[in-house]
Amino acid sequence: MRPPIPKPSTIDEVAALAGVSVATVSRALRGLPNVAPATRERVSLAAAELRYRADANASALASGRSRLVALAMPVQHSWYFAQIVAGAEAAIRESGYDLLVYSVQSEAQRRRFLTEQAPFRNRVDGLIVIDLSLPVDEASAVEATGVSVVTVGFETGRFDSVVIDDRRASRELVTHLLRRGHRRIGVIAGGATELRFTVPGERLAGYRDALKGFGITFEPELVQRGDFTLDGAAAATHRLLDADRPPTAIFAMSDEMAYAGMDVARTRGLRVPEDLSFAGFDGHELSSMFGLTTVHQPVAEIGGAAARQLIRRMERPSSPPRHHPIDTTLRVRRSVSNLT
Amino acid sequence: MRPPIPKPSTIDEVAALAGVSVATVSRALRGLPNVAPATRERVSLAAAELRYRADANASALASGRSRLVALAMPVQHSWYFAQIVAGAEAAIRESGYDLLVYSVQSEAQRRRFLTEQAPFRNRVDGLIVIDLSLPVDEASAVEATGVSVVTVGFETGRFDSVVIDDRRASRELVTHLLRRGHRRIGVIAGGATELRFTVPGERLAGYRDALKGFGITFEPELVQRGDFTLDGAAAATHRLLDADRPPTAIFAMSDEMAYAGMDVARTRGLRVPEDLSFAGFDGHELSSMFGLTTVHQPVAEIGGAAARQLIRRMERPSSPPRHHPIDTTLRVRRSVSNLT
DNA sequence: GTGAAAGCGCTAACAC
DNA sequence: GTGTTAGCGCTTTCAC
Repeated sequence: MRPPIPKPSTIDEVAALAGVSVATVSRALRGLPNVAPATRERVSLAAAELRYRADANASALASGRSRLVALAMPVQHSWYFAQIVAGAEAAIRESGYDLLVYSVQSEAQRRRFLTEQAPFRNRVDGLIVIDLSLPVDEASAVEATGVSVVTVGFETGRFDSVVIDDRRASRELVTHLLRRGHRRIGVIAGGATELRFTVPGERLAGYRDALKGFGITFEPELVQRGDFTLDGAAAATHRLLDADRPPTAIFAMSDEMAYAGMDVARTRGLRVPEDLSFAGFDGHELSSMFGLTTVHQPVAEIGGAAARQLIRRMERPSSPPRHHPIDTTLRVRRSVSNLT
Repeated sequence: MRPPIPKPSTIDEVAALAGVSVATVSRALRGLPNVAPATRERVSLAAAELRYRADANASALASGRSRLVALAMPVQHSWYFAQIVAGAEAAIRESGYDLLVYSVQSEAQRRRFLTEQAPFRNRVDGLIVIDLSLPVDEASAVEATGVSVVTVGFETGRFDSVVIDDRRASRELVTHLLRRGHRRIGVIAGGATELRFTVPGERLAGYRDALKGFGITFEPELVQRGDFTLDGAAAATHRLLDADRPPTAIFAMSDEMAYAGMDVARTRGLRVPEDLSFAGFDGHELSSMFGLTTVHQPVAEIGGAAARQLIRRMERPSSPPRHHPIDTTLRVRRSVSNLT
């Protein structure tokens, strides 16, 4: 039925054609030293003629290195993760590695993924973990697999990391709202089942820092979970607005949640920002259209930085962990009114 | 510095501990027949005790199957691709495969990826190709690698495919605009460098079909390329509106491009839909917020269907190609005015 | 600078 | 139902 599939040529065939040993072929093709230029040339020619490419599995088995890297993140089809993946992929590819993606849905699944199961073990050379939180025992389990690790969005102390300062960025954003005269500021936060563990906590801490700076008491009922979903955020907004003393401004922990909140405001006949102000977090590409004031983070760059750090780490595994902070910027737009 | 990395245990150790041969361990653990229940149990216990997991590379080398699947798509951080990946990943994972992602930036890169380089060759068992177009010679090259292939968004005739009917959906959408009295309908299309090869063509064909149905002459200047980017779409919208006889409605080939167009309209002081109507294509999750009339396609499901088809294909490689059509639905919202 | 040969850890005949 | 063994295709000492 199908045309015959030509069996890919092997290193032996290349060796035979070039008139050298397989060892020399291996060296020559990988650019190792101790190969005479003329020999190298001859080998390259032979390889090209046979359309030879080293079998990834065989070379992984023999060398112990697979040239494969994995990316683990919460199952989240959000813009944020898509950007990170895109940024990481480009950098990974550039270094000749291939990229495996894993998404994790729940605490239990994360645990299995990182400990018992560890599907990446014996399969990849490196792992980028995004926003998953990593309890000490799980971190140890991962460390024991011997794969190089870079975390994004949180730090463990033992692995390299790429992070923004969520707390500070969030404090600055909320301070901006306070300066504009807002005193009751609602929050659309993460959620109980949230895997993005440290991020919501940090952003909430920043919110409280800002309140404290203005001598305002923290009111728990002003914080509602939105679970980083549109529906969750919409529901949270309703709860916020149905309260006895609704907020005049709402800080959503992601831009997409802010969009959902703004949409709810509109359906309830509230004008943004005249009747209700909104601020987000991420710097989503659509936020300028929504006129949304937000904290902009260079997401693709974060992914790229993580990938590059991972590659460095795989090359020299034992050096102290490096933490790579990434700057964010406050983007002021029209979604926040000035009450002063 | 780092704690010692315990060398992962091998099949020999499990065999020794269970008091059987490695062959039996291999069979027992993979659930093959011809293993006595008691033996199987003993092996499982031994494996658990040693925290044994078969080395992926070794088993791939020995069996010729890597349990790895790759996904190739245009470099596009758009919502559409993120959804497809998410949908595919879930289905892939469920079947015990791991997922590799490749993104391709240009025609030249696609060619290299699919032919000379073929980094997936000797590495994966299956490949999902999304919206890349596949000239005959490239298709042959891919076929020659022996990996199973499923295409999404276009058909080749020789591989399995999962597609929506872009042409029909587009025709229906444009017909909807025509029924509402619009006669000059602008199009924000793909672009010259576009890798999403067949899709824009099909959607344009649908547009022309619809015009023909109403006896309207096609005017090339009403079609402007937006390249599936926000900036490209914004520029296209300006061109459309700067024309001598600007359209009363604009059909964007993706929802995100429609958003950009609507934003331009707003900045130019045009109200949507009173002064200018918009329609999109995709069914982006934010489109309800924009009140955008669009063609909704179940994107995650498309990814899932592709993954499941690929798995079937890998299990029985030679059977005629299957084409899996996916239905779309017209979602009418407030972005289109009624001129009748 | 190059080659011979011993694995890497597993699967798949084949024999019993 | 289970064991023996020959590879899978490469990398990597170690000689020369």
